[in-house]
Amino acid sequence: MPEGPTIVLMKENICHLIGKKVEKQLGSQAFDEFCTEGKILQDIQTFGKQTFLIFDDFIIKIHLKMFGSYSLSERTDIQTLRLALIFDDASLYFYTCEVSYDSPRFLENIMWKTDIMGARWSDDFAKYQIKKEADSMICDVLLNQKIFSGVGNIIKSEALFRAKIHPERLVKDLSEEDIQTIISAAKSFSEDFKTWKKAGILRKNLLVYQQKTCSKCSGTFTVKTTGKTKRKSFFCEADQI
DNA sequence: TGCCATGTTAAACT
DNA sequence: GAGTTTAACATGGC
Repeated sequence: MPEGPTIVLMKENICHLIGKKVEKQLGSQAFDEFCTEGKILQDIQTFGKQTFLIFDDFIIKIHLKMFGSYSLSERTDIQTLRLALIFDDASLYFYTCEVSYDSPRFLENIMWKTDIMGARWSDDFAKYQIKKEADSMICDVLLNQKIFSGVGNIIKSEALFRAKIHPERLVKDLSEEDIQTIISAAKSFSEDFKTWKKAGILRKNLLVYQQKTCSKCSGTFTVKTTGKTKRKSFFCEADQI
């Protein structure tokens, strides 16, 4: 159930497996083309909502999409195991996810500076890319993984509420300052998302997503399917202009 | 119980 | 061919 921060937390929870040798590879997506058996898991990297399990000769790409999950011990209640890597003294299971593989060269072509959770995130590059979407609604731009890799529907609504910007505002009608405010809000909320999710208190810190009333004006939030992405936006008509 | 959703892409349209 | 819309996937929480 993954937006970028959740994926980073997953990485932190499984990174102790780096350096270990895979003994057995299982699951419906465990193809022979990328047999990991006998190989060392060299590294784990994330980009937006994607996770890369890196081996010497290839990488395995995992995308949890809407319903994916993972665990470090086998969940027999789930019949949807896609990939399992069994180590000597540990195991890693991925369920209901998209699994593919690629050359390690794939990593060289990634725009790392668009990863909202990444160390190389660039406000300036985001600004540059947002401005190219002059006729788009800002709600769509926030969900554009080429611009805000890792931002999902929760971060979208929460960032816009904090920035006091209406989700249906067109990019061309936003000021330079508005754009910077949105970028900063998306970035800082994503960090908070991770902290709160880790502490198990994300839900109670949401100000607008799936909430009923506005804490600022006591008004009722609007829930509306917005933009070309047709995803729900939660927002306050009074406070978000 | 039924509905909805933290996502994305391929296929089917115009 | 480009651009847009729909279907599909599949689980868990409310």
